[in-house]
Amino acid sequence: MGSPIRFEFESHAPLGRVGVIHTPHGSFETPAFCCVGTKASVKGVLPRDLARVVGAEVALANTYHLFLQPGSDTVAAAGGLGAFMQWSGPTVTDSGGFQVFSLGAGFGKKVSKFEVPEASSDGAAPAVWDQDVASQHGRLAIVDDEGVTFTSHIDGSLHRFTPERSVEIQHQLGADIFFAFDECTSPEAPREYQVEAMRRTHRWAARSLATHRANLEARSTQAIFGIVQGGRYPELRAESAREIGSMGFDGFGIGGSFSKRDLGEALAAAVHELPPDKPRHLLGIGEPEDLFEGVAQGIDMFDCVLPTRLGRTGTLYTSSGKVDIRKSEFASVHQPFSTVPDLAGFSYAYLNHLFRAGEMLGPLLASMHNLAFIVGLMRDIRTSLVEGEFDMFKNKFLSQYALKK
RNA sequence: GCGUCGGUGGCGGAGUGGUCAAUCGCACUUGACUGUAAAUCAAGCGCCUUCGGGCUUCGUUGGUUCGAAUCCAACCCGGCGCA
Repeated sequence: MGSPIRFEFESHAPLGRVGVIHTPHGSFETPAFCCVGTKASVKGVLPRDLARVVGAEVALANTYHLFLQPGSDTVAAAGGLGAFMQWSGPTVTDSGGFQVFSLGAGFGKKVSKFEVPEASSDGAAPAVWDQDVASQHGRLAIVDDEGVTFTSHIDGSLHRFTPERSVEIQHQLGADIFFAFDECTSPEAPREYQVEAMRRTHRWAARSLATHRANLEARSTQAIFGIVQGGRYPELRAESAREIGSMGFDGFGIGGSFSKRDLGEALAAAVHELPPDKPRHLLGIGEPEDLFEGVAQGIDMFDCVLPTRLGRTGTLYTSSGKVDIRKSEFASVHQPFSTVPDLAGFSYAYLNHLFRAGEMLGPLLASMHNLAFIVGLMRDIRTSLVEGEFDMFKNKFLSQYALKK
């Protein structure tokens, strides 16, 4: 059976691969950065600016969020995600598996996808992962083998996702690429729970795939990616990749939590077991350093909320690191804050003013700049791969980027 | 001039005998953010600190009281009303 997307390799260097992915809504070059538009909106950025100013080629939205609001029926009636949000390029939807984590075990806590380097030694309560304990903390999602029961964070209404339901909803959303329903675990969860969640994710992957295969129409226009889990343990990552990799998915997502220090190791273990001819998407990553690491390990696609979230809250990516544009030191800097052609006329002083004055243009310009920075970095990384100068470019970029870190 | 109301930390504004270095908001400072519960959140914001606490503050001065930002008196300043 053919896949509705086609992955064409341009080169397959030892340190990273270069290609093009063709979808029913156009093509995009890999390695690629997918701009996140969770609720069918890349926060603060018009689709035409996303394409023209940012240079983005792919947008990613979320099943859980669109299911709750406005509802997948509405999106389907509009002609699918792309038509609804006026994005004519390729689209991707995440399955809602991440929300199982963020609204479940991670609810009300500060746990992220990454393990905290060293546990806080100030006697703070350990992050809660256990379901019973967590249920006392107001979490909104409970996992069982069949699926996930959750209450809407919007109105408290009760809902249930199963792999079958998630796929059906994603068929309605109609993205070119969508993900199987998985369970994203907290980095705080012990190994035994990582194993349990990983095996459950495998069972859910098989059910997601079966549901998708049963829908002939969707099969012809949408590609389904299976998700590899396994936390920060290389041996679990390998086991998960072997399992998921053998099921016949069109591509793969690598999800879950990592240890910042061992990201590369966990990725290597997973990638080694995945079919080399299919695309790999590293879910929810990342920072510039992480993009280099991911590419070096053979990742083809990334997505991350940071460019827009950081931009919206006043932090800018620059070639010498991240800077907080709200700081008073920028109030008198009348130099371009961005090298992006369409933004180069705006100064640091102006952006500083916009943020301090609470003008909405500030977050919008900063979001656009950050997306352009990351998408541009991705493009530069791709070029360096093509020219065989990845390591040189990486070292050059990171040595300068670390200056303000 | 008489009457009246009022003067609190950068600003606004609570408090009207002890639990007040003084609620809260704004401003300011710092920090966080990785498949977006987020145009959000956290911490700090008189001075000093060996983090136990210590010291000086609520227009000014004096007084009452064990104890005053809170009560009294005088004075200074401001709003309003009447002359």
